[in-house]
Amino acid sequence: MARDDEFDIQHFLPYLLNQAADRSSLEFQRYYKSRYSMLRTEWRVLFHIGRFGGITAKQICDRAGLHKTKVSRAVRALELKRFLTRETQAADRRNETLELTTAGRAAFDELCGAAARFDRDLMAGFTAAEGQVLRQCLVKMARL
Amino acid sequence: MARDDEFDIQHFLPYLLNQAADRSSLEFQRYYKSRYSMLRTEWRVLFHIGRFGGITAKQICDRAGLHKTKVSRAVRALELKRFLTRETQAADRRNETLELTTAGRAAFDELCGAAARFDRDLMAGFTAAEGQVLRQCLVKMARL
DNA sequence: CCTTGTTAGTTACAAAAACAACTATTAGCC
DNA sequence: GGCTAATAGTTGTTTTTGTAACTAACAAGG
Repeated sequence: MARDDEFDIQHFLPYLLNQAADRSSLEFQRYYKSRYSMLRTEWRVLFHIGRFGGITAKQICDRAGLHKTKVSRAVRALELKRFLTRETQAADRRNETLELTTAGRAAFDELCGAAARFDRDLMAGFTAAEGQVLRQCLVKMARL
Repeated sequence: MARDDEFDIQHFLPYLLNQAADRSSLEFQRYYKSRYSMLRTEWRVLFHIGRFGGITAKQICDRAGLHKTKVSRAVRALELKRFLTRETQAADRRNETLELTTAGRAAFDELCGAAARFDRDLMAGFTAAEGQVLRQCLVKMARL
């Protein structure tokens, strides 16, 4: 095998991404956990419904890259918190449309505001140009 | 609360980082899992010992930002695979120095080579300049 | 020495995730 | 229509993680 003198395993992209993801998520996670006793998957599901409107669990799975069992349980948890309602579609009774309740929408809005603030704090460590490149690259990598 | 028209929750940095981390780790994870039946934490511990030499579990915790129970279990698993040995330090019998065996070193070397290839593939989607900024930003965020 | 506090590492139990098997409904095709 | 396959979603079981309590070893002050 060819030597690869430049590569340092400490700078392995997946490793860096995981470290950065863990670190950057920590505070926000504490926030929604303490404020709404939400799990990470619940926050993700909430945010997808809030962002994309009356969507089905399957669509959330596809968009967010989550397994259907995780989504199923998160939906139930959010339903118990009265943050969303489900309605079986008449045309295809296998699908159920998920909608946020007023309380769910309020939580979503509030958390989006908090997220925006966290985001600003994180980006504060970079120049505008760096930030733009960073986000572009991540969007490209994150695309399913 | 001030409106924040520009912010789209889909571009929330922690979200993008998590998605990118999951996606970029997937293939490599499958690789070491199928080849060495290693868990993610085991690979991380292996790589820290391989990279930094005779180190203690505590030092791995600090460097990698892992909890001591996770490291403890990973060390035991790697020991059972005969990938490392422990030796209690004479000077302070609470510490044990971890060293890779020949088999452990071989696995480490092989996995580093594979990681370098995965890294190259991931970076192929970006220009050299983008790649440099991306890695710099991540190193900064990943720093404990 | 002998308490009190601290550190490295392990173990036990509870929470969450991964994986596989299941139900209910629809679609396609003969 | 009636068979087979596919899809949306749920439930159950096993792994893995997170949290807290534990043991063993050391350090420092009296």
